[in-house]
Amino acid sequence: MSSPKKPTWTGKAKATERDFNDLNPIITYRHLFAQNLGVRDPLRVIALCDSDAFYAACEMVRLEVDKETPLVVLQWEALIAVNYAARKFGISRMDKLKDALERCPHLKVVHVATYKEGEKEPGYWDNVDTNTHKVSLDYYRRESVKISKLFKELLVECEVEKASIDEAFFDFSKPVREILLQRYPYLATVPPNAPDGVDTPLPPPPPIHWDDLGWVIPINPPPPSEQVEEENKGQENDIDQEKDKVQEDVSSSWKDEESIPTWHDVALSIAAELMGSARAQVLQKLGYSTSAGIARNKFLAKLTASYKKPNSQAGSILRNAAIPNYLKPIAFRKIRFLGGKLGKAFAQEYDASTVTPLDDMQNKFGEESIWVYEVLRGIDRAEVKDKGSVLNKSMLASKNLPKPIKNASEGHHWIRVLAAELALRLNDARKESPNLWPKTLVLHARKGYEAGRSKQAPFPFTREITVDYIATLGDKLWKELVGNNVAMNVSSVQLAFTGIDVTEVGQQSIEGFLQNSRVNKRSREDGINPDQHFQSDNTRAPDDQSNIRPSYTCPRCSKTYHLPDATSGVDSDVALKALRMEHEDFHFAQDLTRESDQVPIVVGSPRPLNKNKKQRKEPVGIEKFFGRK
DNA sequence: GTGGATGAG
DNA sequence: CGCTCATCCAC
Repeated sequence: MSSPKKPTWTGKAKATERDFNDLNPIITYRHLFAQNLGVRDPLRVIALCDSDAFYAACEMVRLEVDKETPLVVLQWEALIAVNYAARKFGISRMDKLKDALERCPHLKVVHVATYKEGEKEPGYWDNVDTNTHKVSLDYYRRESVKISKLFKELLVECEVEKASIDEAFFDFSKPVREILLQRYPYLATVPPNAPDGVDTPLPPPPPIHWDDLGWVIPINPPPPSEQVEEENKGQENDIDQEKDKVQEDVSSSWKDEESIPTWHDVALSIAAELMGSARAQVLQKLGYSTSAGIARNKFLAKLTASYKKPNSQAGSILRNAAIPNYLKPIAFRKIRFLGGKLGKAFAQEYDASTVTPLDDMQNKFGEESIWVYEVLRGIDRAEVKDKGSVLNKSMLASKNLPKPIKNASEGHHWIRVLAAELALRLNDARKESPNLWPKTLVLHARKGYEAGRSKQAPFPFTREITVDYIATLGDKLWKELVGNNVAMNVSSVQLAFTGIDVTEVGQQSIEGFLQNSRVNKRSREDGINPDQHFQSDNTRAPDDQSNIRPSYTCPRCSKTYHLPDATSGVDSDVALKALRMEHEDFHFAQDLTRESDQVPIVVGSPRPLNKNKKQRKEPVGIEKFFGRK
């Protein structure tokens, strides 16, 4: 890799497209002033920030234990999270609880929250039983939301992409540019003597004070280190930390000579400041320590973040100049998306031949090779995109049954449990985006050791999503999938929403859901009455065949409603239920407007069954479905 | 729409 | 390593 070139006005080079791929691009005034260069921005700065041992950290916050207390999170018999205090005892996620306790007798052991019979909310119980309980990760999701909200508040100028429950990408390019221009005002105008005008390279950057900004990955790593990291797979221990200390000492002796700063380095350092102070606030306000990696793109930011953990003081920073040597010893499997089969295949191919032209790779691996080819050279064009309110396109609740189901009622039972969880979670998500709508409901079931099978059905929109509503549809799917076989032997059940998206208000009704519905002969302009999505009998033409179609008669207004004719592929019971719920919504809205015209119709607010009686609160959560076996 | 494959943690 | 969760794609 070429050594860093010092940008200078006297240089003959004029920046071209080609330079965008370079690790040491010539950065011109045009680059600096540009607003929408996106992934081609030579000043692009991306950070990945993730929480250290997130589930364990959540439990530490919840239980108010100090960070020195070794703690593990348990899911049945398996460790799913180990905090750093516990890792010092050599405990890892792979261990059995028994082994962990042998290594650390005073280990704090916390089982994840579970749904339990007779309780409406998930909770932390003394004795959990996989035969009767179901794991709930809700608390972690909520904490995760808290954290990402705070980050977004603190870093309003950034693009933020929540990548998983415990990590997010940040694109610092915009705020960094602004600070760059504030701090170095002379950059704001192209000097009159600049040879190529706005295409003139920027003047040499000032020296950078990296102190306290983070761990700056060395350009030339000390000879005998680094590869060691491969062998002890992610197992941080005292030896590792010693190793790091040594590295730090060694690096300081030659760091200065090696580092000829670039404006991108300045950009990195500014991002490190911003990221660092945001992380400090998250730690202070919410109690979560995080690790960050800062680099020129997502892939490298991710890789950099995992370089050195935990990382409470500062993040890790990967300068462009350090990329080649940093990448060299990194195992394929550590790269995102290459942790599995694909990575293995590539690794084999690379071992076989030292020279691997892109053409060859493409012959063997197709499209994917371009991404891999570039990524191995430190290039990643993936953008940081704000997924907004629709973080997930699907939502799944599942349960593995240690003792397989033998009769239909047990299946019914678990479906209602899973439905309850989905209802809770979707209604929760709707607090953020009221118009969230899962297009389909999918039921998976596995019999014995066979491969799992699934059935799915369209999921009609309702303003209020109830357990009953989901479970009714789930039961239908169960019948299709499992039937009533005596020896059903179902060992795993999963219920999922898929195709979750926000919908237009006009598309929300059951009417919008039903295809080819002819029932609405009148135009929609005839009023905003939400009760007119279906005609009742007294408005129906005499020649119709509504009497043979499924119908529903409202006990309050005595009107009878029918499903439209062409409801192919739609389960009539479910459609009818949707129809009924929507009609009830109508009454609910009427009641509200009658009581006060100030009260808005709030999604998820309880619907009084009878406004004159004392409100009988409908059981929330899964309470009513447990203990009804 | 169904079912399988893949991957993260 | 067992479990939970998520996405993508061939058919």
